[in-house]
Amino acid sequence: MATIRDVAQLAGVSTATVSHVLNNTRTVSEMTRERVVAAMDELGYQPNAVARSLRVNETLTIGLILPDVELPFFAWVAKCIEKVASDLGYNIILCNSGWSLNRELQYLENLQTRRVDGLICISVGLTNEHVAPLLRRHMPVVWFEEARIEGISDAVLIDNVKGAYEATMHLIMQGHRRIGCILGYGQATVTSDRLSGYQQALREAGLPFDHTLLCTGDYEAPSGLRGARQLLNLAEPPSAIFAFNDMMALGALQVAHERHLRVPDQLALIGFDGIPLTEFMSPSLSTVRQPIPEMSRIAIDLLL
Amino acid sequence: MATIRDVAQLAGVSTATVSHVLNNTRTVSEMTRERVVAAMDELGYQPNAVARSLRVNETLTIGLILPDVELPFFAWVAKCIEKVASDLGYNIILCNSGWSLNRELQYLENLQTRRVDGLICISVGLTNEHVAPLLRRHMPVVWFEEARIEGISDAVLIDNVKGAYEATMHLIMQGHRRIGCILGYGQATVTSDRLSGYQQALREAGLPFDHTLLCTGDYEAPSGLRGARQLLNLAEPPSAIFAFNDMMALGALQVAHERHLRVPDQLALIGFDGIPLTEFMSPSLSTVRQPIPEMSRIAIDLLL
DNA sequence: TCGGTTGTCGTAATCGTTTACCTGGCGTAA
DNA sequence: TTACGCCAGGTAAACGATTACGACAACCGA
Repeated sequence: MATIRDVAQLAGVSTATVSHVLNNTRTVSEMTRERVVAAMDELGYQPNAVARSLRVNETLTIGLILPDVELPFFAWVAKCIEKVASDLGYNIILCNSGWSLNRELQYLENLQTRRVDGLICISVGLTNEHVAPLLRRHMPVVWFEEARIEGISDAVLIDNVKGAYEATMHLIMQGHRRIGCILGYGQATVTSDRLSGYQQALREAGLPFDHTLLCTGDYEAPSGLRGARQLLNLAEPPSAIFAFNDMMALGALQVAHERHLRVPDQLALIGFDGIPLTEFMSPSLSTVRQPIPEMSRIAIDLLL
Repeated sequence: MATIRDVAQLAGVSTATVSHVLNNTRTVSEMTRERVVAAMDELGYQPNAVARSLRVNETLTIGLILPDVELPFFAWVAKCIEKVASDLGYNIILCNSGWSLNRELQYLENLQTRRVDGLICISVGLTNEHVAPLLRRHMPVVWFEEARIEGISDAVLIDNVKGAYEATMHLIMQGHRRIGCILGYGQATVTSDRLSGYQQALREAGLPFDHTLLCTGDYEAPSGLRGARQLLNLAEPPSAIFAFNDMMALGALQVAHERHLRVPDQLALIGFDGIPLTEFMSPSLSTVRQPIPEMSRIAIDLLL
């Protein structure tokens, strides 16, 4: 494989000159530039990014840790982040933690030795304590969408309380008085924030908070299905269901079909996230849209 | 940031020794090993994978080019490939081409300069001609799931003809005589292969091939929705629909709900791919399952 | 003639590892 | 005593780029 030295030799110049035509980093006379370029494609020269990274201490690589790319929400995030990163010349290393803190920690190690230029985390278990060593080594970390801890590292978040408040209010405005709720993981702040928003809306509307209207899911579709069944089997079932993400809302939608309930007349449904999948569903699902493309841009901006 | 030299100095040994305890690559007396390890974590030493890669000419990185991670099928593929790669100590660079040949070519360049150890491609436009230079540089490429060209590079494929044949036959066995078909991109071999399988099944069952029963989609859900509407609006509508992937089948399922058709009694549906999403749908969608986890393992095995 | 400026380009150190080759020391058998 | 093998570990040359310095020529004005 041709190196910069080969090119220099063939063009009859020094490696410095080759490097400079490569990077446009000092003036090179038109004549020698042409000779260098000619030598480059005669040899089929491809610069070695590894050597470059070693020298300049920059890998143009960003690590992305997330729980599960297979879930449409995370896939959406991955796509958006990859897009803005690659437009800026950065590559993404995909790290699928499978909701496991252990794997998250492994990736953390791994990405450090790889000297990635930054790290975006949608994490289930990582804390500031875990990433403090990275920050000390000037490896920036930004939390995405879920942040257990703030302070020493950056985070790009939406206001989950407000979003959930608005979703609930939307249902209340349509006359619903008993609104079921399908939650997500208990320990996640997104879950507790959204629950707060839900409660706040009820309070403001003077509606009672009935904990039998809550059931716990895991942000995947089957749990929404189970949850909706459970809620609709209540002696006094809700007339509307607020699922804490779209996939669980889709699960609930299946239950509506099962029971031949027209949506939203006989059962109102609202989700959260605004994944593209919801747009074309029939009847199309109401949802609280997270501005993932914008959040991705901000996350990368924060890193760099 | 501590280097191997710092560790060596603190432990009072040479860098060679440190390197060897790091990699278990020659015998080191227990005493000095302990001193080295102690020095390492006193300094918080993290080996520099960039330097290592430069030296040993191996990056432990694999490029993955695919059209769109947001589509559940590709997300599934990405997850599976990442899993088997990371279990073997490799990282995945995610390259989302957005169905664009131009971006595919950019990534090809980029991954070459990054000296990835291999490349897995689900490509829309790349040909053997494009990857020949990589192969000459000993950078293996394997085509995944879709291969326009075979010969000089490896590919891991399923038998799309057979799969489509079986899907169609399945519907025929249930007594369907008019079977609609929602195709995918015309230029893709997966599309033409699946069409062949469909036709073959019809032929074998002595059923006429009616091209008004075909409509073209793009492997995304809305196109399945449009296609199903079109088919059901025919003077003589089909009693069953074979969608060339699951997402389009989901779109068709929405149409069934729209028109209050019970599935599969009043309208039979079958998809292709077997993405996990289909499993919990209600009524659950029939599909031809692609063994993506196994294919991922094979792809990586072929690379290494 | 001389000093200064501008335009081009080369020399060689450096980034942090790995590893081929070499060096002592020690035990052992002839 | 000598020769030999083994064990533990050190020396220093790569790997392929970037870049701080410096060199040289040409030109200009005083």
